[in-house]
Amino acid sequence: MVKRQLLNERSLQLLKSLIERYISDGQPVGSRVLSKDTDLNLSPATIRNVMADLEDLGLIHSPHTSAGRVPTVSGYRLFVDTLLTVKPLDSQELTRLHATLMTDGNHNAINTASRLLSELTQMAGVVTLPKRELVFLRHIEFLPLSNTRVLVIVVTNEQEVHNKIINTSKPFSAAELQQASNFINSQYAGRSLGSVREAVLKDLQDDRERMNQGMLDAVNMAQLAFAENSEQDDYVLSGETNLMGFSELSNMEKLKSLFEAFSQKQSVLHLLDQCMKADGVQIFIGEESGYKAFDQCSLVTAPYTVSDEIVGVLGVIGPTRMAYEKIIPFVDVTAKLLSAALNTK
Amino acid sequence: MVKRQLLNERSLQLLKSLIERYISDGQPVGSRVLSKDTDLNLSPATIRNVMADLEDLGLIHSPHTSAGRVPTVSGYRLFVDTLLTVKPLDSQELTRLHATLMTDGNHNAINTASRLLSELTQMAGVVTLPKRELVFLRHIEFLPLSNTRVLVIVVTNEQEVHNKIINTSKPFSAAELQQASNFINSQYAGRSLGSVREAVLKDLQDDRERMNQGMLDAVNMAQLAFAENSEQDDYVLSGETNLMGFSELSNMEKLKSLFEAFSQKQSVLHLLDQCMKADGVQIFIGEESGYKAFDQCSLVTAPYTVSDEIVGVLGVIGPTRMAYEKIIPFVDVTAKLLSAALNTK
DNA sequence: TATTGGCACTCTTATACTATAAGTGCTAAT
DNA sequence: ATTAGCACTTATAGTATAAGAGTGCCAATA
Repeated sequence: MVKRQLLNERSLQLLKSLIERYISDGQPVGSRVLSKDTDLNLSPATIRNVMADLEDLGLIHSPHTSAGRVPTVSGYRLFVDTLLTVKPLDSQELTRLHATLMTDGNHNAINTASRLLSELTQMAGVVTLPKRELVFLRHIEFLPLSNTRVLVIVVTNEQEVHNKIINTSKPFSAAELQQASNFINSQYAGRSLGSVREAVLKDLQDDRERMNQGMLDAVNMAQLAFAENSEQDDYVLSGETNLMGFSELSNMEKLKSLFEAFSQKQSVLHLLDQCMKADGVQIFIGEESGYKAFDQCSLVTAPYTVSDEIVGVLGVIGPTRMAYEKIIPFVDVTAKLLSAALNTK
Repeated sequence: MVKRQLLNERSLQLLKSLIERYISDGQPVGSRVLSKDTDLNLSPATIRNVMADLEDLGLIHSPHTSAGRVPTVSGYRLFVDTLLTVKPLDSQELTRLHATLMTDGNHNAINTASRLLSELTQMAGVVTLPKRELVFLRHIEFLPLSNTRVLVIVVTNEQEVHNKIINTSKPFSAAELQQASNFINSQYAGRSLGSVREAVLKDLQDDRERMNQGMLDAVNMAQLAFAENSEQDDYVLSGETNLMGFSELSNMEKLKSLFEAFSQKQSVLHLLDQCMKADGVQIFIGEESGYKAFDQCSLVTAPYTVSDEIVGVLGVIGPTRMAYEKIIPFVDVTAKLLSAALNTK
């Protein structure tokens, strides 16, 4: 005979209590505690029955016979998706966040956001640099260095400045370079770096005959300047050391591979990249990320925008056993504040 | 009756063997092993007597009664200063070092050096950025951003590019800014950033009446551009995660404070700063550094130069129990190669 | 039929005891 | 001055034991 309903209202409520309890205590939760914790007035024995069901469903799991239960990844997932009661942000924290992000000088906003994320959560904070494709060319300048070496300076709409040294095929005078800058600025300013790159390539192919030598030189240089790989994706990470305090990360092997992932950056970037597609808070719990190094970690992210376009994500990295009900709204708000800070500049 | 000579040739030789053995094995060294290890043909009992003397002198130390002996900081110090037989660098490694540093693009040399230091030693590598005071102004450019906001770009002799946004007291046209750049370049190029800062301040006080408005504007902007704190000292650290493999750093508390020191940077910078004064290899062993976080670590450094001036230091951070006889020449050579790489640019 | 008390069972954790091995310090002999 | 010998100390590993926590299941209950 099949049980009628493994997952009813009551079992969900118990799952919720169990996870909340586990998050706050860090100890496997037994039927006794749960019986006292909830106001369902159920005996431990009844609760044991329910817990057995929840275990069958793969939502919780027992480390060994005589221990209580611990949430599995699926358990956390269900909890986060449907059971969670988010706690609004402490208004004091909000004030501090707002004040710090707004008063903070210019492109430091990214660094500040990262620092705030880690300080206020006591976990690791991460913010990606704005996506290159979604950043607009504001101004370009060519400066002579030596014979055929030219320093290219690109100013974007976020008032970040990038520079790169290119080698030209022939020497240029300062005046010629000035002319070239003027031409590129008049021609391409206001478009995204990605589209400038495409436009330059297209113009080189199609409009060769219509351009004079000066324009041709300018476009050639622009092609070098905007070549792929000139700027790698990157992120700003803060408070990694906070992670060393958590017992679930006290295994040196695990910790080492986690920190290696942080310094190699690519897996973290890939993960964060996935979060740019969603337009709200996105969460990876434990193994969900697909990266072994993040087995024991959860990642809570939210995208931030410039001119209503998503240009990056920020988030918090901590142990799977984190206070989601506080972290989720916090990350959400921080993303909005960072967007605001970047837009008023 | 006083013993004639606690520290004679023989005891030094034994100390040397003991430390070498401890460095290679990581286990406390007992009298038996030492007796077999050396060709002195001494019985364990004799060696025990000598070891007791060495312990009295504070050069070695016994973790507990039934363990062998382990070098103390003073022991390591004596070893490094007078007993060490340095091993010349493997010629294959030298080739790789040389090739990688030389072919590597431009200001990446610093990053590459750091990476090489960590990869070839399997410990952490660190390289300070060239000291600002010893970096020469090559070219300055002012670009208009908005009304009173001006982007300043400074190119130095190492072809590093720094940029900063300043707020001017009144709006300037692009042409005026161009003029200002020209003036500053003609006036101050070729001098160190530090001396430019001083000169600008002095000129503002002394030569006010002799300057026209354009010059005054230019110098005013330069003053903002070169204001203190515009560029912090900094360093590039690589391979920190290598340190997580060492048993002497497996205490999470210790490890955490070490990594916190790495990200706060100031204590590391202070330490590295001290090494700039010496003009050869400099070593801090364990507590010698004066920073608790570095208790269990040694730091081997050497300064590097540009145009025969010391502008920075590089080094290796690892456990006190490291193969000094290999690390010391390696750091030395790397510093020389980095200097060479920076000078040929 | 859902809930519950009771109870045997499992597994972890802590403690104590034991034996073993490593290495010392000291003394007396060489 | 060196060494053999020996008593002594301490870490480490293994084993036994007891206590405690929590479970699963069965039979009683409402």
